[in-house]
Amino acid sequence: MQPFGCILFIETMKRDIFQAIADPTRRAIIALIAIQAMTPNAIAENFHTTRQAVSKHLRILTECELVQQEQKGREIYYRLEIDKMKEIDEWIEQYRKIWEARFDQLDQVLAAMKEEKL
Amino acid sequence: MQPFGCILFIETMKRDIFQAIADPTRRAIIALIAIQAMTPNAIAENFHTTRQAVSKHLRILTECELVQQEQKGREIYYRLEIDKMKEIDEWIEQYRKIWEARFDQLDQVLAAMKEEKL
DNA sequence: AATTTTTGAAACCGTTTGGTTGCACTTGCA
DNA sequence: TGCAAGTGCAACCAAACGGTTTCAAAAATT
Repeated sequence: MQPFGCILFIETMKRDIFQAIADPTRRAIIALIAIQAMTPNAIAENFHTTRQAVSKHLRILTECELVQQEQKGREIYYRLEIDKMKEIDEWIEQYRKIWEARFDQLDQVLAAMKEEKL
Repeated sequence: MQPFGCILFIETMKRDIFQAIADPTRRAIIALIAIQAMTPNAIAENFHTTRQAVSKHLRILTECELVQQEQKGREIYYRLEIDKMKEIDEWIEQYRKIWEARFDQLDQVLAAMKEEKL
């Protein structure tokens, strides 16, 4: 990679969303704040880790834009950027097409079997 | 964790499917064999890594049952277990419900605005 | 029977990950 | 103005990851 391009890459680098949801704790955080925006302290109360560890997870989720911050006084509320989840849905979509196609084939087979019985 | 439970856990342990799809190379492998079953050698030809590295990826994909082996002589064909992908779809489903609900709300707002204009 | 092909497993290595502790900064309140 | 609360960041650490090289085993070919 070129030196200048590399610096630019680091600056604008976004974390891979699939890597972000790979960690079970992060998926739990996502599930938590999907209901309502929460502060790091409030989130940490739900896990057996330190607040700082949660903070690091939130950083990763923010880096890939899965989560957005809202400052309210000295508290920071983190909320899920639900639209970003669509990226995962778009990826799975191509495979959904495959299993739906298979299902249709099975449907045709079953229909053919029914036909045969008549 | 208890000592005995732990051993059992290791034995029956299945790799996390989200951790499996976190790696871009593994996602590429999944995309490749979704079209048709392939041997490790054939798969490796598509990447800038050694065959052994691909073999390790296939091991991980097999461990979480995303992939199945079919021995044909001395060749082993790996094929995608498409049904396993539904697990990811089921996970994203709960969030799909949220953004679809939001979309419906927006729909109602737009309808109300239209009403107002009349 | 000897050799080639196809493959997985083991050992090793540098990097990344997820966690902790300690510290610094900002905000709200006495 | 002090002080507590809420937060992020840096340094450090063990474990996991992704890769390579080397080796062993089984099936096909000669």
